[in-house]
Amino acid sequence: MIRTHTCGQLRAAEIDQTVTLCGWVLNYRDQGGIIFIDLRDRDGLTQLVFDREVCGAEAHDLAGHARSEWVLQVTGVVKSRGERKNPKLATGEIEIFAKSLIVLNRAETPPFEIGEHSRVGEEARLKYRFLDLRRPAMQRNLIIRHRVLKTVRDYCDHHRFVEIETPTLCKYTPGGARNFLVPSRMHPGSFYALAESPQLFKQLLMVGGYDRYLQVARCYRDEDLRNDRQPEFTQIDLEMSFIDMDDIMGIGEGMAREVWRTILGIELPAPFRRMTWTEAMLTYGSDKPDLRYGMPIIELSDWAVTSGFSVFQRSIESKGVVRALNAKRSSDVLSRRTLDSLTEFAKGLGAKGLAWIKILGDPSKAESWQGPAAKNITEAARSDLARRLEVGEGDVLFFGADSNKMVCSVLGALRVELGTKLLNLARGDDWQFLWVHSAPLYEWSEESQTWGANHHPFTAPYAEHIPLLGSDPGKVLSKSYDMVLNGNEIGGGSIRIHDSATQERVFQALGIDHEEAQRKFGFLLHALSYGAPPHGGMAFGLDRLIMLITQSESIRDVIAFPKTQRGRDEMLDCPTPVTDRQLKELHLVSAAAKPTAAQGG
RNA sequence: GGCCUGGUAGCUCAGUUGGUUAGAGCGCCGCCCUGUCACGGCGGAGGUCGUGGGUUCAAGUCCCAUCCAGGUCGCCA
Repeated sequence: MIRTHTCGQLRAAEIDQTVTLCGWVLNYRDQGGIIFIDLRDRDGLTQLVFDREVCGAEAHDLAGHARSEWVLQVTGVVKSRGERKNPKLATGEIEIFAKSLIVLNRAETPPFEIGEHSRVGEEARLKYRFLDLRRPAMQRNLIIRHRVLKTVRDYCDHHRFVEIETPTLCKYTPGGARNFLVPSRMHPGSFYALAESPQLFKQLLMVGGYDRYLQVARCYRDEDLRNDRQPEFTQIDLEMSFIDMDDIMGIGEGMAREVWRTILGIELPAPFRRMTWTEAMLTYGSDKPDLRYGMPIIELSDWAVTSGFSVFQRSIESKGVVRALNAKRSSDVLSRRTLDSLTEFAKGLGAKGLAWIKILGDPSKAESWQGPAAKNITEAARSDLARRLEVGEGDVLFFGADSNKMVCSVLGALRVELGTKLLNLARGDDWQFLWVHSAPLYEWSEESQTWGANHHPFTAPYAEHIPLLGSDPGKVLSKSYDMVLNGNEIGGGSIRIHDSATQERVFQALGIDHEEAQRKFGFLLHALSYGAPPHGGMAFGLDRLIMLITQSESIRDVIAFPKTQRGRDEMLDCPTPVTDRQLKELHLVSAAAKPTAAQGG
C-alpha cells in the first residue's frame, strides 16, 4: 500500500498524524508562496497545502506544475483548519500540510472537467468513458449498483437460493425478442443464439431438483434501444419449486423491501398493493400504472348513450367504449395551446381526436363548461357527469371514445403525460410499488390474425380456465405477476406449466402443433415428463431498478460501459468489420457493401 | 422502419430578415499573488460552423442528401 488513508477519510481525530494520500488533482489554487490542491479519489476530497516554508522549494515547485487529473502521492501532516474549515466537505475540518510529493502519473488536459459542477454531453462522456467514470455521480451509481447486488445475494442466500450460472451461448428459439446470433466454426451453417433470458434453463434446474435458484444473468436482445433499454442488460433471475403465486410474490417484495431498507433506509409497506391486470387497464389504461398520482379513468359508456353528444353515441354503436379522466385544478396550466398539443399527442397514438372540457367556474352553471365537447352535452348528462367525475372549478376533463384497446392506450398515455410532465405530480423519491397480476394468457394479434402468448408460452393458466383453451382463449387468465414501481415494470414472472400435457395444449392454442413443439421445445417437454415439480419464478431488471433507486435519467448512467442508441460503443468504436479470412473460417459470406472510411463527424 | 430535437473553439452554448474579421462562459498557455476552496488579477492562443452537393454577387444561416447523438412510436412474447 502506498497510501495510509483515502481522500474521504480524514477527520479532526487524525490531527497531527503523518499520513500519505494518493489521488487525482481535481483543482488547484496557486497563491504564489502557498498552493492548494484538492486531491480526489472515489471516497472523497482532501485539501493539500504546499507552503514553501514547510514543504521546501522542490515540492512547492513540483506542486505548482501539477495539473488537472495528474496522479499524486503526498505525505504530510494532518492539521486543523480552525476558523477556515469548509463545511461543504466531509473532510472540511482538516487539511494536509504536505512534506513531500511524488507525481505518480501526468495527464493530458482532460476533454471535460471531472467535478460535480461540470456539464457534459453524452457523446463526449461515452467517448471518454474512463474519465466519465471518475465523476462522482457515476461512481455513486455504480457503487449503489454493487451494494444492491450484494443485498440481493445475501437476501437470497438467507432464503436458501442457490446461485447457478447458465449458458449465454444457447439455442435459437422463435418468438419473443430478436436474438443475436453467433456463427459456429465447427458446425458450418449453424448458429448459437445469445440467451435473451435464462427462462428455460431455470425451469430445467427446477426439474433438476435445485428447488430455489438465483442468477445475476446477462441477457441479450437485438431490438431497438431506448432510454431504459440496452442490447445487453442484467436480470436478477429467480425460480422456486413447490410454491404458488403468493410465495414468489412474497419473496420478490421481501427482496425489494430489503433493498430499499439497506440502500435508502426506507421501510416499504407490507404487503405491496395488488391489482389485477384487467383492473389496471380499465382504471389506469396501463399494465404498469404510476400510482404516485390519482387521475383514475372513469367508465362512461352507459352515460355516453344518452349524453347527447353524437360522436360518443356513434362510438358506442360501433362496439366501442367512452371513458374519461379528470385533471383536477389544472385549467391554469393547461392553456388552449397545450390542449391542442395534447390533441396532437393523442392523434399520434392513433386516436381520432381528443375531446376535452374546461370547468372555468361553478360547475353547476352551464356557461362554466368550456371546450369543443361542452355544448353538445345535454343538461341532465352534464350534471350526471359532474357527479361521476367529481367535477370542481378549474378541472379539465378528457374523453376517449374508441375501441377498448385504443381508449386504454390513449387515456393511459395522457394520464402519464399529465401526471409526470404537465402537472408535475410525480416525485422521484415517492416509491409507489404494486403488483399487477393475472394478465390474459393470450393476446390477439391483429397483424398476424393469431393468438400470441402475452407473457411467454410456459406461463400457467388458472386451472379453472384450462377448459377455455380450445373454445375462448382470450378469456384464459394466467398465473402471472409484474412488480410495478412508479409506472415502470421492474420485475415480472409467473407460475410455469409443469406437466407436458398442459404445455402441449397451450402450444396448440398458439398454433404450434405437436411436431413443431417437439422440434422447438422438445427438450422442455421431455424434461417436464420426468417428474417436474410445480414451480414458478420471476426476474427483475437490475439496470432499470438501479436507474430508479439512483433517480438517473438514463439506463446508460447506471452501466459502466453502455452502448449508444444505435448499439455502438463509442469508446471501443465497435462493432467493426472483420476480414474475409475470419468470415471464411465461420463459413459466412457478407451481403453488406464493404464499409469505407467513416464518414462525417 | 416512421416521427421529433440537436451537431458552431477542448467543454457547455449564443449567433437576428442570408451581408464586413463567427462570439461568450468555463477550460487551456504565460506572468503575478502566502489562506484559497467553482480563488483572484493581467495578457494570450484556440474554428474545415458534422460531411457532401446545390441555390445565391454573398451561406454557420436557405434547399437536397448523408453520417452521428438523444427522445419517441413500431419493436422488446
